[in-house]
Amino acid sequence: MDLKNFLEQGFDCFLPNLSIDLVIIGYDDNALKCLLLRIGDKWLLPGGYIGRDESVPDAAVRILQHRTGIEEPHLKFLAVFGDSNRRFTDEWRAFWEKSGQEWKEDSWLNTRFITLAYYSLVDIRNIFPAVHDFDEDFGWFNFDGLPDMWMDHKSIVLEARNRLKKDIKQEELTYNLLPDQFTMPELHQLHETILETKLDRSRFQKKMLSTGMFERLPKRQQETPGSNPFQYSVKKQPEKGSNNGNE
Amino acid sequence: MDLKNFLEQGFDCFLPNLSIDLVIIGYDDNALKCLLLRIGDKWLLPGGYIGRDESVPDAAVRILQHRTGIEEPHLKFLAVFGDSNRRFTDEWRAFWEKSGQEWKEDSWLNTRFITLAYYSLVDIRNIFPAVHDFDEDFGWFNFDGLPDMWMDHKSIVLEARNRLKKDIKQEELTYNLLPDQFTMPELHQLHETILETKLDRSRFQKKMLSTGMFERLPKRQQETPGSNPFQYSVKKQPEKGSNNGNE
DNA sequence: ACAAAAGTGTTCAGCCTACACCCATGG
DNA sequence: CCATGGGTGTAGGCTGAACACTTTTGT
Repeated sequence: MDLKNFLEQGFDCFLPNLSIDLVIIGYDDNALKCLLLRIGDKWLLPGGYIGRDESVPDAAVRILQHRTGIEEPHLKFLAVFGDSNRRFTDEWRAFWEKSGQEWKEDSWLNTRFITLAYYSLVDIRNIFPAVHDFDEDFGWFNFDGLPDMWMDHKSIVLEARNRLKKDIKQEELTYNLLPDQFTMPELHQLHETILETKLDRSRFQKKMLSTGMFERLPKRQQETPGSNPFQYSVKKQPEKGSNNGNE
Repeated sequence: MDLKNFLEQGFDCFLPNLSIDLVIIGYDDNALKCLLLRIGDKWLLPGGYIGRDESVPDAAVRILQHRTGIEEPHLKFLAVFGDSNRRFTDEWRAFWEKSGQEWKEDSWLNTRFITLAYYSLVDIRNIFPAVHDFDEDFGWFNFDGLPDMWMDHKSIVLEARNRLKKDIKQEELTYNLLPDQFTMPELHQLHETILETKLDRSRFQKKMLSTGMFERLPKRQQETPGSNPFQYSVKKQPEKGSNNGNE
């Protein structure tokens, strides 16, 4: 969809005053990263709108797939952000004028938006974001090095960061951040990174293996000195009726 | 607001396609109860819409206070319900025709609605719902004896029931269901009801007291044989910055 | 041979569990 | 004085924490 169409027809296609924003989290170089887009000189979350005949989870999945291309996305509801004066007037006007298009103050874009925020854990090495639609750039950012962002988007990101720390203690979902095959030391390092704390190696390994969700594979060939670690993959378990993250 | 005004001016006052529904949960007679309203011959959740200049949490609190009158409401976000065909055409038409008003098929009410569901725990003995606006009746229902309800409202209620069971294991919030002063046996019974299981009396009491959140008060005067239980109240703790349940 | 990395075992403390016991009170 | 109900103590088992030990492999 080009800019002109988007501005003119968006109101007919999408539910008004509502948006979806995604906090897409990856893991690389021993750090958690968040995928952001740049429009103008500030950054924002990948997001979109809800088709008038589209369910909310469907819209979230569509937006995520559009950005990342992955087929079986992990997606979980994060929170509603609904401040009464939540609108992007300045940001949109600057962008529109810079792109040489006519900006209309009475556009559907220039209204208050309540956003439904989701977060998603992805294997950063297996997705290849690209510049789409309006965004001029994309990038993976460390959570402690976030750039200037639109409106409250930074607080959405930080909310997701906190949520991840909470969720990891109860649910097994961190493997979404790793490739299909990974080693226990890698999983261990990931948990330490998420929780921002040291975890006992021995206990961690026993705990993980005792869940029975991991399958041991042949050892990895590696070059570093020391023992070769086993590889593991997540056991395929019977579908438990995914709710597309609308939890 | 009377019916005519509501139908004619609702679109101007409220954000379109969005509603808020509240699962208001109380506890009485050793059972959890849910507050429902009747419109027509089916029941629905107390709910409302979001003012165009009102934040989402503010709207939720306003609706809750309007229904229950309590000043310091406990309120927690539950989930988004956003099916693509979620509209109340039949229910509204039936109600409008029955009430002798003209029903307009192109009304803002006759569109798809995404609802933001919250749940609230209340002291059932201290709130006095009344018939408001359109509802013809209200009632407290056991979760295993829910009546016929509008659309997906029953699934919202059941989602809240599950959520409560999950939350109670981590957070201390059940005292919202009890009067200001309560005994340990009462709190114990409440937890057994919520979790639908037996809990060891001794361990429960020690666990509760070890949290340090309860203050022991003089014993209650009672008529039944046996020892008089102590009364407890929740210690007033310094405000931790309430987020109005938008979590 | 040694250092580094991975995997496993051992011990101790703390918590959960189940039950037993004591105390208070009304009939 | 006994039945009933509330409050507390105690022995056993399980789990988590900290650390030690063994194995593997590159240098």
